[in-house]
Amino acid sequence: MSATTLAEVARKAGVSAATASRVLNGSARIPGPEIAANVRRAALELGYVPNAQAQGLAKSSSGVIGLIVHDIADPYFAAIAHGVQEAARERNKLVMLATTGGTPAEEATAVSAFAAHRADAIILAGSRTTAAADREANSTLANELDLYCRNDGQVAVIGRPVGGTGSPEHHHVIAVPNEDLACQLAGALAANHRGPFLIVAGPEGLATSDDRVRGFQHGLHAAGVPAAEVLHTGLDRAGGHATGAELAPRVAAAHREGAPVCLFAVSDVMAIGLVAGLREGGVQVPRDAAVAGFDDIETLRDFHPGLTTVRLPLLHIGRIAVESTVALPGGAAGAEPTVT
Amino acid sequence: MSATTLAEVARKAGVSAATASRVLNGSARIPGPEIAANVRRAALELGYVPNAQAQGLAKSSSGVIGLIVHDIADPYFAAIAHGVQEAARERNKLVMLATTGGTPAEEATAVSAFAAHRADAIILAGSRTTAAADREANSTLANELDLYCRNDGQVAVIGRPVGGTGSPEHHHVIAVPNEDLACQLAGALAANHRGPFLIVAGPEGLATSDDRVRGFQHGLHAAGVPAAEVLHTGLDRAGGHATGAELAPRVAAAHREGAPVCLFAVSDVMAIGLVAGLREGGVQVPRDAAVAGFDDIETLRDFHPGLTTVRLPLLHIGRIAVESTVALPGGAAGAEPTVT
DNA sequence: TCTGATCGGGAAAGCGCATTCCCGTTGTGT
DNA sequence: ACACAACGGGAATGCGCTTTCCCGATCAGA
Repeated sequence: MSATTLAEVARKAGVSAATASRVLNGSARIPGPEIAANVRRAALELGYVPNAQAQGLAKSSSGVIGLIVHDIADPYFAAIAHGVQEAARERNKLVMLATTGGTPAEEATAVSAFAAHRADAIILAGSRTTAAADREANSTLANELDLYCRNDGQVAVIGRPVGGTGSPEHHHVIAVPNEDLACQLAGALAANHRGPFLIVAGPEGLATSDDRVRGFQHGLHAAGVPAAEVLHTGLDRAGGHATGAELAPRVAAAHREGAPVCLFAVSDVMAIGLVAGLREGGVQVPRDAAVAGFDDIETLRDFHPGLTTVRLPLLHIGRIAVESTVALPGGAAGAEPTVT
Repeated sequence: MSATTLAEVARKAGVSAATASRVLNGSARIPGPEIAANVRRAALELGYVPNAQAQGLAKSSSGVIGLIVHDIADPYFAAIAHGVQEAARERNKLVMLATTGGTPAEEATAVSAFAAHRADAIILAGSRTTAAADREANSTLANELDLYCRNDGQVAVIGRPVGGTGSPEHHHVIAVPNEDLACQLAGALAANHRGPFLIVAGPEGLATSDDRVRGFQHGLHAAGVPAAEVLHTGLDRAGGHATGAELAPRVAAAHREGAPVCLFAVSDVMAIGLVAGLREGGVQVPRDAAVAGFDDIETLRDFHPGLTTVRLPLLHIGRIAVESTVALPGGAAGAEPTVT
């Protein structure tokens, strides 16, 4: 048995499809209360569920927001997704999710799929990459986004804009103060720490990682501390863990020599892995070395020893991404908000 | 400027819409290579993006899987979502996400919305509740699910089935061995611990929590240990934290008296909060008390001191939910798999 | 009482695509 | 050389809904 249609409801209620439609979706013209009640009752009895696809086709608006993340299991993205979801619900929108593992090629595919579904907006979370190997895929992504925008789609990018895209009125950038905050963090750490600094960064070319590294070095420089050595690895727990294991002997030695190292992992998730790796290598944190992270992930806040970290309002960032692209049910679209 | 349609592509390629359609979506009938190339080129030049809504309407299949969770920021659900997303992509499906905060009423709304979008399947993750206050909402949810199933929808419920639903051939239950595993956990703990046991559970009536409590008590009983006292609180970090703070003096006293308490939090996230709360109350874990969790959340694995916990293959569970409801692109649907 | 505005409802034309039929063309078998 | 099958393509219909346009009936105003 197939789903009941509006026409069937209309027939049962003894009215035309037009009237039934007007009753069942709060159009501008509200039919008489008597008839309305009839229609509603018929709909209920028949178990009518409007076909959103048909509605979307007719109204050319799907009520869907597309969200693209690297990995939904990463608490960083999960937090953003949470914010997006909240804001979406306030707007009676559904969220479509795509996880890409961070590759621009997959991101382009996701954009295309969302565009096909005529998503009202697409939110692109997750760091852009400037690595040479991704040049081509990045340009594909830019094209796909442009195409979507030309068809009146709204896109919000969290962090850095996608290179090579036009139509700025459709393309919102939610700036994340990675560089500034990393700079401040470096300053704060430099004030309390005398030993050498070491940065555990993500892959070279990952904008978020690069920004944080740059900001951190800046902060060190401003504090009169020599630049930190930078180690590149995966931007996840595994990357931090591997680096921790590798670094353990060196860190232990530095501690013995009275010049304990201060490690800055560019994300909390990495920092957690890093601490675990160090611990397995016999290094105790914070006794033997200081470790700082970035993001202030809620689930990781109870970690002990507590991580020095920087708070990023991820939930809020997710909300803002929605706010800047989709108007509230009965109001004007907000201006271009930024994270401060 | 609105999106280009198939008809426009067809016109530009000098063919009929039918032919263009056949070329652009790999139908059974493949037009001649010459024409096909023309159509493809025209589509590319025009930046044609098929309208998935229209396709869905015509084919009555949307290519969307609906996922309903309590809170996507909770790593438990994030892990499941990850698995769902993976399996969905293998099937060329998109995932629609709804977060409900765990209330059956919201869940019913979400089911309804997914049904409206003609989702090919709906996956309901997150504990069912048997609390009296939710009676009505639960039955609404059951009705909504039934209605969806009657319209040929597939639904997978992770954990306990929704009470009062019919059409079993459309309604898959992904069993999670909460009770068994909790029982085993209790046995293992009882072997190493002499002091009294205490269970920090979620709200009364939450199936997952109740199951784990029951299993745990069972395990204790089997080991000849007196039943544990059960404390009910929120099934999240905050609930665990509050309970930890509250319990701290008592736990400390027990430790002083030489009968340290063993605490079982029914989820890892709660356990983390619990440990933090205890610590703030001056209790050191595991020196003063033992704490065990449940789920083996990946992000929390590096927690120190390490949590005694039980592994739940969440990612796999997510995958299975998809597998049991949606067939692989070119294959038969799998049988009803279960988590073991 | 008559006219014109208004309201309540129906008929019909799409929205963009898949797909069933149908027809003209080309290739095979006898 | 003829009949017939197979194939490649187009016209038309329908998916379920929204929305304009239209028309009859009711109401207010003069």
